[in-house]
Amino acid sequence: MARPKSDDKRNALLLAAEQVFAQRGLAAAPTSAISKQAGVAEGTLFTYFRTKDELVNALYRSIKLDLADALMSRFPRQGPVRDRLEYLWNAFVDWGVANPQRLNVLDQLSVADTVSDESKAVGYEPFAEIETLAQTSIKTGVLQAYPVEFVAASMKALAETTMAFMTAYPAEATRYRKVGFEVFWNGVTGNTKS
Amino acid sequence: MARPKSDDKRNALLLAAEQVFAQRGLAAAPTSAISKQAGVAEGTLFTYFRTKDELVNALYRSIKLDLADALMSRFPRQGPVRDRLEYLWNAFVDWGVANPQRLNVLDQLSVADTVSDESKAVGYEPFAEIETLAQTSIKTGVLQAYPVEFVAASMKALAETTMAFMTAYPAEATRYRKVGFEVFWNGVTGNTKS
Amino acid sequence: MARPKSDDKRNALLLAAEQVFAQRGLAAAPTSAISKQAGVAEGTLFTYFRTKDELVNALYRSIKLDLADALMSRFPRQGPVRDRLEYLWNAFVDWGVANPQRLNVLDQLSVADTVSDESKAVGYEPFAEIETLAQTSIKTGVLQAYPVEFVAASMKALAETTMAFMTAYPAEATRYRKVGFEVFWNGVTGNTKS
Amino acid sequence: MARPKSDDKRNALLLAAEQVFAQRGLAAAPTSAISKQAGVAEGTLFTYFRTKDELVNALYRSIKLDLADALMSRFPRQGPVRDRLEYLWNAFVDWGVANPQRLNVLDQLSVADTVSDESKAVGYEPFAEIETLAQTSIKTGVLQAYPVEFVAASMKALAETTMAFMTAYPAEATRYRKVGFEVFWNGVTGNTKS
DNA sequence: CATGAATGAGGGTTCATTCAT
DNA sequence: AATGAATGAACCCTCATTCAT
Repeated sequence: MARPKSDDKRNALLLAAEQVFAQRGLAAAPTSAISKQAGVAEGTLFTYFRTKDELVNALYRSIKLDLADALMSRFPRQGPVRDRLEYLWNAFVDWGVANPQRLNVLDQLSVADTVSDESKAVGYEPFAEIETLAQTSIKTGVLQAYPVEFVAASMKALAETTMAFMTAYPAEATRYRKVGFEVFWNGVTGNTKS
Repeated sequence: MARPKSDDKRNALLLAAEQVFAQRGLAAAPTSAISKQAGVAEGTLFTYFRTKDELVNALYRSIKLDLADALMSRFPRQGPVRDRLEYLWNAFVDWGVANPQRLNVLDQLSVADTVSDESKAVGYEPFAEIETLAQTSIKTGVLQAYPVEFVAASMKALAETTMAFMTAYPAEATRYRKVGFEVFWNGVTGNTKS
Repeated sequence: MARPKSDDKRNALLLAAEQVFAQRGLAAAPTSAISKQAGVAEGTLFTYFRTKDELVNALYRSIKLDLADALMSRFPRQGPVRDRLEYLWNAFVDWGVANPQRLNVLDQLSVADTVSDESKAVGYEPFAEIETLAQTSIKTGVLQAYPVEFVAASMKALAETTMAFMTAYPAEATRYRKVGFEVFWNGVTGNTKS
Repeated sequence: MARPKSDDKRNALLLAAEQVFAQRGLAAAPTSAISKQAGVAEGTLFTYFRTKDELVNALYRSIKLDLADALMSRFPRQGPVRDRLEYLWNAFVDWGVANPQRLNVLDQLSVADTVSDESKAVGYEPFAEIETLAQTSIKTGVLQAYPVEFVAASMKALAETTMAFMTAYPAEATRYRKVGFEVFWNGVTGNTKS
């Protein structure tokens, strides 16, 4: 069987990797520190992930999946585009604020060259539906005729900026969440109404 | 005096570091590869930079200075806010597209924990004027009453997104540059005119 | 458990260190030479001793323990003071002559600043009984009323001098052993009888 | 000309080496630290001493010469053996207490394998006269019929022990100096009179 | 499957020595 | 002669990975 015996251990290792990467930085994180944090022997890590790279890639996918779940599991399939986009925005931003460590690691991994293109593709997959939504919305004329990918990327970029501010100034978190979305919405609709 | 320390060699090392970091990632870049790329002996690197960390910080500052020069040296001190911001936008984005390697490394360094807070402060300094501009603009009501830092961060985030698209689709670079700025401008002004 | 840490290997490393230190001097002894001499990989040394310093200290303690054993394991708890001191003298001197390398390294380590005060304290412990003996002997008036520590130090100094001569002139070893003790005994008792 | 320009610099380097060796230990003393302490450039050291080893050997000889001067310059060529030996004893011991750093370095050098046999021979030369004295004394029956070298070595060993105690307990220095000599004299004469 | 000792290729850095200035 | 930058071989130690237990 391909799946090793204990999913618990695999998850423990992924979680440990996340913690260690967040604490010490992706670069300076030895596998020994990860296995220790996970409470398993050094060698055990390599029965769950053949190499450190594989672990890193698995973690990337896992975080992306988790984020996708946060965004999509309760995503409203009906209603005005603005509301649905704002739902996405809030879900994204709330996830990031609730999991600052995970967000931090995701940022590190997004720049790291150890994450393969394949992993990036796989990690993107669940977000395809969002793109579809945006595409539809544009076709109905609600959004400006900007390239869809560009709108999505802008949303992501602004959302991550927003998260950084929410984390830095927790007292103003709610305000930043709203303001951030306004900037995005105004930007891509060219509409003054908020 | 004996052989004086040569600026050429120092710059060669900084450039080499940039190249090696871009190629292999900040983490996996041995100093030996850097000195080799710079055409000096391994030990020579350490007469110019006491440690690898010091080299990394010097490179960060150097890139920031270069960027500041690109943005600020011809920056118009007069004229409509929109024009001046668009000037900044174009300068930034053009710099990034012209120096993708340098931008890439700057992104890596901005997340790296080896870059000290002091370096970040020093690197930020030349950009203070931009903040002043934004601040003034907000007071005069041209921009929405968003926190200045947030506007700056949003601009940066959207600009980097824009650069990625310009690099990916060079044929449409000019259009993306314009579109990106529109999104930013609409976003922070809430204005529909482009 | 996995492969347990082997005492054999630990001892092999200590012995190898002793040999390499004796041959090349404490200063110029690379850990690589030690592990090679011990027949293990370079990294293995560091699973038994976290640092080179730790190895040096362990070796110091080990030699001291060995010496203490040589002196004390058959030490006569009864009998005339002179006989008991002579026993100590002979045991010390015989040990040194039998283990010239070990003695040499001990001398090097005794001056080295890498040997911690703690190690020196631990290494001294087993010799405390000797001090007690001397103390008692002095109280009974057999030895002159010199400070105990001073008597002990003098004995050690003369013994090491003696060893050097025994090693240098093996044919006269027995005679030097006797003469050395006489000098010491006469010195601290001020007595002409031998 | 063989002799370099400045004897001052040569001496400064020797003194600097002594200080640095005393402070950091012979092993961990880079030539750069020595030249810095001497106030000359790194390369200058090598115009006065071709290699570090040569400097070490020169320092050894220099210290030995200094010590010999302290012992022999006012050494009484006449008088009872005991007085003359006591003069030597006091001169040696006073020198050591007055120059603890120099003594310390001498001890380090005496064990170091970088000091050549030739240097040791040269360093011993000025002390030959002492040997002659001892030799004569033995022939006249004042000293026991021990090998001369052995007596000399014993004297040295006891004197160094004494110095250690004088340095450790300065308040009792005078007493230790006297006691130490007694032990030595009694030892080698077998005489109870002090 | 789990364990952790064993491995050895690198990594950053030091340093004696050389040599251009 | 004096300087100190340049050199590159070592050095100590880390760490991903293997493998005996």
